[in-house]
Amino acid sequence: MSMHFHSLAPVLNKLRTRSTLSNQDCEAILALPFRYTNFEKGNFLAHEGDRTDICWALLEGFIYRHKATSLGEMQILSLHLAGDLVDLQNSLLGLAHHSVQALTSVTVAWIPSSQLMALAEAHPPVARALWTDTFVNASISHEWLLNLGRRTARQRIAHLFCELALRERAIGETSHYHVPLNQDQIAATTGITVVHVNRTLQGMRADGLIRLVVNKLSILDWAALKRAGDFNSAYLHLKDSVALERQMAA
Amino acid sequence: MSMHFHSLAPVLNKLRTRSTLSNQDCEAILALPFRYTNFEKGNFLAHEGDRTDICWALLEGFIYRHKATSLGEMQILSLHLAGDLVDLQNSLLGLAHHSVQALTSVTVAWIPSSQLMALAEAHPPVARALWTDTFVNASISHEWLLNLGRRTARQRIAHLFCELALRERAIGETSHYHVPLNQDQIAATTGITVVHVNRTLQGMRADGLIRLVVNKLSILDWAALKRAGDFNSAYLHLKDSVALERQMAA
DNA sequence: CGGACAGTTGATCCCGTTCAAGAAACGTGG
DNA sequence: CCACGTTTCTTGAACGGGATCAACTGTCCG
Repeated sequence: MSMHFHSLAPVLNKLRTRSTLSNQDCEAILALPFRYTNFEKGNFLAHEGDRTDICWALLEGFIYRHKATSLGEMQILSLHLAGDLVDLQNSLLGLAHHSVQALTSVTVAWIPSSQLMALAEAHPPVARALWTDTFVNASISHEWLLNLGRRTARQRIAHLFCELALRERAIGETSHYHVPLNQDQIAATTGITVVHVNRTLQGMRADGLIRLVVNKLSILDWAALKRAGDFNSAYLHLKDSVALERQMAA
Repeated sequence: MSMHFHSLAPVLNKLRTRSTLSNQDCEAILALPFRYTNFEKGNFLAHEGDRTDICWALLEGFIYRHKATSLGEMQILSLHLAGDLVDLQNSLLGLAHHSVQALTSVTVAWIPSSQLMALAEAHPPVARALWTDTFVNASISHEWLLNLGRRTARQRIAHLFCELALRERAIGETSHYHVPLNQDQIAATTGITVVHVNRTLQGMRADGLIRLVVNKLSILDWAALKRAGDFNSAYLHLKDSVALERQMAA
């Protein structure tokens, strides 16, 4: 089972943290036909309204999905890290209900969704793993609904940082976390205004919760940040979340 | 292919509006083992935190899913009508990330998720139909994120009413729509306060957009309500949405 | 050195909240 | 069929979180 650099290994690893896959299953996943593609920061991988039938495996960098009101006000729907399968939804429905854009420069593997479906059909455990992945994403969307509907600006931002940091650590990033969002994008994620994001961040810095300089986030007090964000990691369905959180505190 | 009253027919019908299924596939779905259960209005089908591995096919009535902040503030995550498969997510993840509750008195069919998975494995088109259904739900969640993040109170409520009415019509309900939510629940859906829901509704009534008396909604001007809610039905992925909307206007 | 972009600040406004109480509607039992 | 408790809806007054508009600062980069 070869996992040389630049393969679908990150995706496989992610699936394996939540589902059991046999060696055969793993090989079948790694044998998927795909094409590497790079996108610069800001490039679109799909536009709302596009017809599409491909999906992206994110190998490096960050991607976000978003949609907008008719007046053009953008809401960010999800953030994606290396290992994420992005846009299974659009590709299966055949129509992009939202846009997909590179948040940083990214390396992705381009996979026709028909290939994925065929794989899932031939390997039930793979199908199950993909289902699980889909539902974890749904779970995240639900938590975001709660965030937007019921939490204050500070809670929303603290919650977002907790989620990002924990997801990064789950794929092996360390101590200094990467917040690939500028303040406009934090605003578009949390449903508030740039100006207010700015002021809220200053408040959080003043209270010794975080340090945040040019996309680098230091969490000064994990327990306090969790409390500030009303954060409970269960919805992320991470393996070893207890161990991961213990690392956060260190 | 028997579709006597009280069978899984509503579920099958819904799947067929979005996916192509052979007679064999349909029969296999209708042959799923299940148990009828009734719940009174307000009863819980699942509590956040429960371990679970069953899913519900909603045959009659309305169901909602919700979760709450640590302080107990509730956010409604989704609404479900007859024909919906509810809680595939919880059952597959094995853990309820949110609560499932009867909004009206309901009749549901209780299905072990293992049976559903086995069915999907044996019938790829069924698997595909279930995927599609899951992604349509995701699409709705995303639209709700946009609603909560970027729209005003009036837009949120108008949007909700448009969605409900159209989904009801898609399963055959007519002229007078059923809003199975009281004002507290509208508030919990739209992320605003009961008081403000009340005032916003009065404004909408005063402007001749709607009539709403004890859960009965009359849409006095569909085009205007759509505009007020910044509503575009594409995200619901309804077949014949054009025809359906034409009916709304009548 | 100049232009673009991200972050910051100030002043003012308003949409929606909060708290509190009253009015209707509803269901239930006697 | 009325009495009464409960739930749902409605109203009022005061407050505040966050929005809005506009300008300014810093920084990166060619």
